Amino acid sequence: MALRAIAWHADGVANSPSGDSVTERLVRVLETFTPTRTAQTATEIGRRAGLPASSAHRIVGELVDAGLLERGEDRRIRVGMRLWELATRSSHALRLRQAALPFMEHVQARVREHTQLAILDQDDALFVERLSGPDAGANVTRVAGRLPLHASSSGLVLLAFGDRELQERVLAGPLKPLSRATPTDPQALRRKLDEVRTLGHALAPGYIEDVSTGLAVPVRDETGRTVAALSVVLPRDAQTEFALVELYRAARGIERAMGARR
Amino acid sequence: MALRAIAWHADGVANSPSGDSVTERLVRVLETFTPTRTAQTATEIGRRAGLPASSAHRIVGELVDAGLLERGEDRRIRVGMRLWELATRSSHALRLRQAALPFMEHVQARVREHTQLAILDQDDALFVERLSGPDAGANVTRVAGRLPLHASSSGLVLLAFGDRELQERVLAGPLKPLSRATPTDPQALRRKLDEVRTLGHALAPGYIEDVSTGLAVPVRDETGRTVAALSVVLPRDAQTEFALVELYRAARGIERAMGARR
DNA sequence: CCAGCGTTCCCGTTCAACGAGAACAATTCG
DNA sequence: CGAATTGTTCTCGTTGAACGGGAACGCTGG
Repeated sequence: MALRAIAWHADGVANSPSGDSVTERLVRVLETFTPTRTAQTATEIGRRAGLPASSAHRIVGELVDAGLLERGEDRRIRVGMRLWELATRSSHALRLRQAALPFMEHVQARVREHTQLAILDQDDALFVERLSGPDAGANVTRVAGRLPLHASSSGLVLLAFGDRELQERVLAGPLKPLSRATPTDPQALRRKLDEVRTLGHALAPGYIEDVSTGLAVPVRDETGRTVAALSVVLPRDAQTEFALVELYRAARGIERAMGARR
Repeated sequence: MALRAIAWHADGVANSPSGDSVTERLVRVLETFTPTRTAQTATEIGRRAGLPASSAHRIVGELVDAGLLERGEDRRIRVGMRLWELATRSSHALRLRQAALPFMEHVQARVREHTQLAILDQDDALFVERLSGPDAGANVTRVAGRLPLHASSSGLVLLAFGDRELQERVLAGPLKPLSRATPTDPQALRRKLDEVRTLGHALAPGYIEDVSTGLAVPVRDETGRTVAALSVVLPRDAQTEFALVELYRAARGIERAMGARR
């Protein structure tokens, strides 16, 4: 009760001391859902999003009416397919994904390890597709998951071939380690990016998990700009040569498919 | 100007005569994007969503801040990846898609025609994945596209094995034809659904396009409820036997994979 | 029977949202 | 090269929808 007074003069919605716009609230509500928590009661959502019970019910009700959320027979709330539909129907990146799928399948069939496609989004590597065979190793990556640019092979590719500002921003910011091998020193990362540019691909041995190595190549558009990174996750001591050939072949295929579709 | 007065006493947002809630407006803005129109100016969005220019700019600005929309270097607005991310991260149906992908690839590799996965959403068949080989025929289906339940093989499966209320609702509603062969008579549709239930799969010859036939089988969960339809699109006069065997095999595989993941 | 939880309804208060309008910037066109 | 068109940004007075506390209701389970 006393806590609320802290924000009493902040910007916000009418009569609301919480200091956020309607849109912000909306996103906060959607963010209470996670891969492991896909159904919640309205009150539960309110608690997690920091909303009063009655407000939570009103907002959730509106979202259900709009089809962005769904109310199951058990009255619990789930994320609506409408949301996915709106996003998928009209996104540039997802047409890329569609074009890339056949080539990714080919890589997956030959290399038989996790094959994934990442794009740059908000200074992260965002994974838009992942194929995994039954005999592939462990993998922290998830579809719709993110990894920091400095700590993944896909990220290194997106960073090394991205624009100057992005690089400076990431080099300036904190470089959190995900494992013992993750580069955290700006100088070391700068050298690594040089290496990626000269080699034309990125190798991230043990950057995420000690036992595995990321291997990524750039996918470019007609103008030569890097729009995505195609990668595989290999066991730490595996030979990279064969996978690399397949990756390059697939990347060229995707580029051709994207160009042709125009 | 005079027009506006018509709605002067309708419910709506503060000072707004347009009679809609904030959430409705958000959805209307998102719906101005289509597969062929992926980038628009803020004013353009406003025009299409029926919003005044200054309001459109404010709302779009908020959505951009929230990451649901993105402003390109050309200042034009695109759908943000954040939207897709939120939807994909936490949707039940998309875990289904992930489980189904390997099996769909297998069907696609053997049958070499369009292979697709649909779920029931808001009385439509919503296609959550589609694989197409280079040599496959034409296909109206798109990922994130919809087809009526009575007019597609996937829809017939979802309808025939769906609950009673759904069937009555669809049988009562108007049955729009998509081609000459689409069933539009409730009695005929009722017989067709009986046929689907006894056969265990759906055959939709020429329901959508004269030249092709849809073939779909149900995918069920542990409790026996049908959660999706797996289908292929064959040339009108093709043999269905081989494809059918592959579809059933894949459906069983998906069911096993879903059960195992639990 | 009661305790705990989720949900729904009511209602007085209030300020963020609203959109007209004007000024400005960027493009297109004649 | 100016004029017309189109998109964007800002200001500002008005106002009603959103807000959330509170109370009542309906489950469920001990």
